[in-house]
Amino acid sequence: MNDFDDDPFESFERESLSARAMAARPAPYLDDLNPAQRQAVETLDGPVLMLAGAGTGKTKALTTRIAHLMNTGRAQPNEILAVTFTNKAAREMKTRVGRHVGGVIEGMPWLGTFHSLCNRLLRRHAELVDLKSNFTILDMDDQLRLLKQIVRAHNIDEKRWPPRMLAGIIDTWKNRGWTWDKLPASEQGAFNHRGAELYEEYQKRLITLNAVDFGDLLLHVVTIFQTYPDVLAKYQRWFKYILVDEYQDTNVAQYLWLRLLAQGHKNICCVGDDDQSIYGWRGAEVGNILKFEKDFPGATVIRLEQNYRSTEHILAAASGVIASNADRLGKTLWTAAEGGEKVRLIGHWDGDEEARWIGEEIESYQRGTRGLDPIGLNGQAILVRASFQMRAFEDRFLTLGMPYRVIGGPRFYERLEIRDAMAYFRVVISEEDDLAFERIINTPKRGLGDKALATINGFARDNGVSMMDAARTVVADGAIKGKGGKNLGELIRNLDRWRAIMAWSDKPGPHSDDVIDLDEPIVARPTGVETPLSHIELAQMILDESGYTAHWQNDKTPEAPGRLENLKELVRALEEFENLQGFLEHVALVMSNDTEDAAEKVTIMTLHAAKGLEFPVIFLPGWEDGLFPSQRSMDENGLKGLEEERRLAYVGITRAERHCTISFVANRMTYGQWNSAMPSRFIDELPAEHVDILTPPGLYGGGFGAAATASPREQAMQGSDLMDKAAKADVYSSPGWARMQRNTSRRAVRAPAEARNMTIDVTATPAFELGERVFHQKFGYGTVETLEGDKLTIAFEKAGQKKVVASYLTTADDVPF
DNA sequence: TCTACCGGTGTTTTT
DNA sequence: CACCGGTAGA
Repeated sequence: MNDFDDDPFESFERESLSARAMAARPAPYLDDLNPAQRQAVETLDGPVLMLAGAGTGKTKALTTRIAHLMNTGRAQPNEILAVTFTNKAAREMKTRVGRHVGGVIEGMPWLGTFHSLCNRLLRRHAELVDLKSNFTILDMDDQLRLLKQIVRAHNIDEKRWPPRMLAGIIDTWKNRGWTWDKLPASEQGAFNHRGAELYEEYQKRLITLNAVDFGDLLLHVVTIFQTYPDVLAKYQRWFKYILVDEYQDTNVAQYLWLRLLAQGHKNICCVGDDDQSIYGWRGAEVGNILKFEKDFPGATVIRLEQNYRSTEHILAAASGVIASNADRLGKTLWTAAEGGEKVRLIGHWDGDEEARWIGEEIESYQRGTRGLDPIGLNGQAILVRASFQMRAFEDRFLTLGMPYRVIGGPRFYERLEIRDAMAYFRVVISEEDDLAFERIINTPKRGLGDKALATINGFARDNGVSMMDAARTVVADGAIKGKGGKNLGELIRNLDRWRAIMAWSDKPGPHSDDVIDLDEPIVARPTGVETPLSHIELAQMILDESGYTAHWQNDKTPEAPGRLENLKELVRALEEFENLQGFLEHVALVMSNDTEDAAEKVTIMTLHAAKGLEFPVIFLPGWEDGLFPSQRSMDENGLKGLEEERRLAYVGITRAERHCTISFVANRMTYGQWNSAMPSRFIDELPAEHVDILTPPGLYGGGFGAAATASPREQAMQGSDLMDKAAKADVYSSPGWARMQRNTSRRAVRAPAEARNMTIDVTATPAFELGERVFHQKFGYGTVETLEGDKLTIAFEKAGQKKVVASYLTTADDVPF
């Protein structure tokens, strides 16, 4: 079939000499480890489950283990399969292994994400699932476009049954390892009973397009392993040791993949933390880690419990929160570090004030006030639940002139112009890529509209050829007349020419590989080119001659210059790759967002993106019920969803080394509307003895959420029983605490006239009445419609019906002006 | 064929 | 509020 099958171990035999030489080396790195870590490194044979809490030196154990495998001569770098969840983690692991081994060994070819590893495997065995090795990886945009076409073709009402939903369903199926022909009967009802049928059609369409989506990368490889035992057996032998990072985040398909590969020797080491499983919505199965010992009998379970990252207060606060979760494997994290600052908690009036306050805090950490060492902006991060929260911070920081970086925002390659440019590359690489062809056929405008497209599509479908092929014929037949026809003819000639130039110039072929080279066909020199073009020159040629560059040059909109700049950036980015194909793969598989720049900047990112990172200073804004925990998560997944949110809170707090500040807001703008919010229920779960409640400063005599001065009750509360509701309510003055009274009291709490500026005495104020006319700072006048504890539904005269917390209401005649 | 408006819609999280 | 898709008119 290919040289891999003939002699898969050639490179291994050659290198094992050096390995034997290295086996004699001492292992000083072992002395740096604590006993648990050391056990994790030295237990090389058989299944191992490393339960590694946050900040317990998991990566250190993992990388040392890899180094140890090599150093003891157990395996060559290319015989170790190491899977990470993100590209960033893969990169870091490579670097750190290299540090241990001292650069003697070249990079590990089989260290990467599930998706990048499967990509390589699938390129090699593509033909086994009826693909060609230069298949395209569709991103979500393409995927959706394709599904939309299919849904439309079936005359399904897109409003009732959005393609987006189908995409989600298919994704779930793939995560569970279900190919269309093995879809369980229980799923037949999905998507109005059409799901299964559409899934099949979608997959068949992908094959004809010579394309895969993200889920396919894994699923196809699993299928290959299951269908071709000989192929599987070779990889089982090839990969002597398997390591898996973030095992709690694996889905069923990934689990199957791993189990198939590990079945031979069972040398599999999985590292994870059930408390940090935050990707359930994406198909991750915490169950995988929970049943590891059952899947791999005789497994050694090692717990890393000493935390080296955070102060005791931060650790205790995080532990307090996560303790509310059931179904944990259970770890007891501890730290040798004593003292430090408590977790700080503060409430604000609205998101803008929250952003303003955090901005000031960041500056003060930067300066080193409060007797603290200065902490630079690189050491500070803001972790949000949802990306729309970032905006308030960006706005604020822009006015402050404070440098910041956003991780996980819109990605470079998702931009319109980048996707257009890449679509050109895709068509040049693969004529079958109808999706890309469709995208570029009238970009820039060539006078080809729906009618022309329908003609081409019709011909393609009738004759079973690609759209490009169809277009070629249709133009030759003169079926598309006028300017459009002429332009289309030119486009096709260009595409063919570029493709010929690439075939001739691109000696390394479509995909280079560390282990196996693909045979390359010999190509004749196309006319009109004297010397081979680099892929960079070719890309430039494509963009220029297609008229795409000119298109933006002629564009008068303010974005145009930026887009041209991005195109230049795109061409520049090509330099790091051998060819266009390699570049496209990179773009599809790699978060291109993690630009490493050294400048001092505050980091703004989502909690999800923050997993695995650490900062001296962490801000956790937006702890409001409905936002965090997210309403949707709770609605869709009930208690499971809530627990995942709680783990997210745990992940957030445990990112902090020295300072952690949690905040919430009384009013948040959502959907362009102000809504009053209640503090997150997770705030109730913070152990009071590890929390400092802050009073917002400012001209208003202290804002929402705190007593201006420490009252006796506040002080009493500091050391008091957490369940002392009245005391808590007094100190926090917050609806969140008051919420707990909901079940005990049917009376709503009445707030003082200036809710924003005053401390509320929960116990002393009488309730509102149904039908009472009230005033709200933000929403204006309204009438009480329902009462539920401290929560009231108010029909506002201007703002409409809203649920509001009593503390923000006054009787209409109390209005302070 | 294209562009300009309108109305409905939706917001976690991402390899 | 912001984006999208659909529609009407040039």
